[in-house]
Amino acid sequence: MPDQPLTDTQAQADAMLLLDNQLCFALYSTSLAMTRRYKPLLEALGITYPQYLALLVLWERDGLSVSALGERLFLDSGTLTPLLKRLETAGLVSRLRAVDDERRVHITLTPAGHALKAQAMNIPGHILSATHCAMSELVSMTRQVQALRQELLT
Amino acid sequence: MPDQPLTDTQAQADAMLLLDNQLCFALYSTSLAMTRRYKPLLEALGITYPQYLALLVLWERDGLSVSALGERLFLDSGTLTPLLKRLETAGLVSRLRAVDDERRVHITLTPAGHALKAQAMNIPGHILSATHCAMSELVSMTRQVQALRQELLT
DNA sequence: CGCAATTTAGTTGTATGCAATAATAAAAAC
DNA sequence: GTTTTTATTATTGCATACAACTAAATTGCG
Repeated sequence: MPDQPLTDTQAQADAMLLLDNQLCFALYSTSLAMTRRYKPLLEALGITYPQYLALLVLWERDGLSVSALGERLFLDSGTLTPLLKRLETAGLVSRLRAVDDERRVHITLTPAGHALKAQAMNIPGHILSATHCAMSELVSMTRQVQALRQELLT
Repeated sequence: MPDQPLTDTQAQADAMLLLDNQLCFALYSTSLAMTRRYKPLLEALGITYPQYLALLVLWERDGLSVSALGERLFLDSGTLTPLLKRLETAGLVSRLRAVDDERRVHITLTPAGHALKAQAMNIPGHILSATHCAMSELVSMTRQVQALRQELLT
């Protein structure tokens, strides 16, 4: 019992519990580090990082419902409703019930919300340079992480 | 003005703003998806994902101060103090002022906290199988994301 | 020694995430 | 056509993250 297979399995399981061997923590801590990098850039625009993500979606396609926005961001109404109300208070979006289906609320960019895109255009460049990575490496990492997300959501 | 260099730069900047081209969102959404995968496994142990991370550190090295724990997890006292109080309430750790330096609070595992490690041993295996990835790919992705974190924190 | 600067935790306030639930509208079933 | 089911958003409660600040202890320096 002391030496061979059980001990090996034990050692393997132990190694998998080491913080720096865990992909989940690499993702978690790097995502937070990324948000911290964005913070000063986004504060200049008066928005937070999750609010920025919502605007990215709306800059691609305006007038989405809350649930459609949630599908793109993988977030639910419990997160999005208060976030969108804050964007509305900031004057960047308007929230309007659909006339044909009153369950739906459509989120539409205000002129100020549209205009903010111009200010945001230089943000990706700032972040890109902070990574000190080649574009090709960033693209490849993005694809890999997206593929992992796909597996985790199924 | 309409056609060549300015338009190309514009198109590039626009492409960089697309949600699905952004590494930051890949990391953000995948980290959240990972946490959702852990949730049912950790609920069985009565802990949350950030609490699990703190325990991972303590299972490696017990008796760390709050700030030492924070350096490992890249979190500050504003996050850790209430989290550790909840772990204390759950009976998994004890928080004790150091006698030689009363500014420090050392976090020590209780017997129940030590015992929980045995229950946690099979968690990485569950997550591993959910990824449908080869171990080698996960190791390589972990290293890449850690390297990115390093750049973002400097 | 005396005291300013630093270190360390804790506290407060804001904004997420997310489960659970409610409320309302639309669709489906009968 | 009424009733049941489903879909959509909103609300509530709990646990992070994190900036800004406080409080207390320690260190360093003259």
